Amino acid sequence: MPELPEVEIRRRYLVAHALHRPILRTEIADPTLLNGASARSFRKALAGHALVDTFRHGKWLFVQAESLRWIALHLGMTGNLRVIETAATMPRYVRLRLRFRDGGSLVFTDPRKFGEAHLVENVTAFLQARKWGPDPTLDGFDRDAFRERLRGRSGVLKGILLNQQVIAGIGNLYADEMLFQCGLHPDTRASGLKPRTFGALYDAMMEIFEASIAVETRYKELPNRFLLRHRNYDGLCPKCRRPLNITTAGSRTTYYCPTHQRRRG
DNA sequence: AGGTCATCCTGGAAGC
DNA sequence: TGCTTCCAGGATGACC
Repeated sequence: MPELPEVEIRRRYLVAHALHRPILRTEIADPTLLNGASARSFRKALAGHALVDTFRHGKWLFVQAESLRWIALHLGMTGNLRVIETAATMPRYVRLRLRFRDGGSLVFTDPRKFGEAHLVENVTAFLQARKWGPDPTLDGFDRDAFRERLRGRSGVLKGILLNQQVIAGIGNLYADEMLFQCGLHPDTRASGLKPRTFGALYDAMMEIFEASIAVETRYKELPNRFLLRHRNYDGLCPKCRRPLNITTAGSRTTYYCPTHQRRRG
């Protein structure tokens, strides 16, 4: 599902296909996408303006119009963005459509409607209001910063990694990957972990983000050693070829190898 | 404060 | 075949 790498790939897609095309009008097929915001203000901020800039923080994607207003997009579980050139290729489940003057359109599709769109003046204030934690791929975030964010927390690792207020961008699948690469059981408590272990988690996080972005999140193209390639119902551990365990941790479906991810502490 | 659960939603898979 | 049930997942908020 869309986590940091997936959102980053879509951001790059927008840069390549959606910028500098003046918007003719905005069609909001499903107003609930706006979470109570006025459709009128939305249209007004976009009409006649092209999109000119993008920004991503965790799973939030921001697109700036010439009016200087930003659209904040969250893909939820099933949200996606596509630029289409002719109506003949219009996908299903379109919730929002920006019609360009040149005949093309940027469409936001979302079968399950967990996605969100907001009109934002100040991106930083928007993120602060939601208390979102730092994006680990942005400047200045290193091992020490990572350790600092996790230090002093008493919960289980999986739950902490999924908490967007701690670190923004890690979702269920990538949290499982990080724990697998570090040989940590999902129920491991964060308190009492050695600094070295935090460092290993940071390295695993950066490695999987980088690898996943490199293959444009087509997990099948990842090296075999990544759990993401094997994270399915009858998946086998890429290290020992024994069946993976499926359990619940942090109230989410969790895959792990009972051999390499031992419970500690 | 942390953990669990319900909630939003609906396509698709599984079960009967 | 066709119906019903369940599940998935991101984020938030209620509750213990």
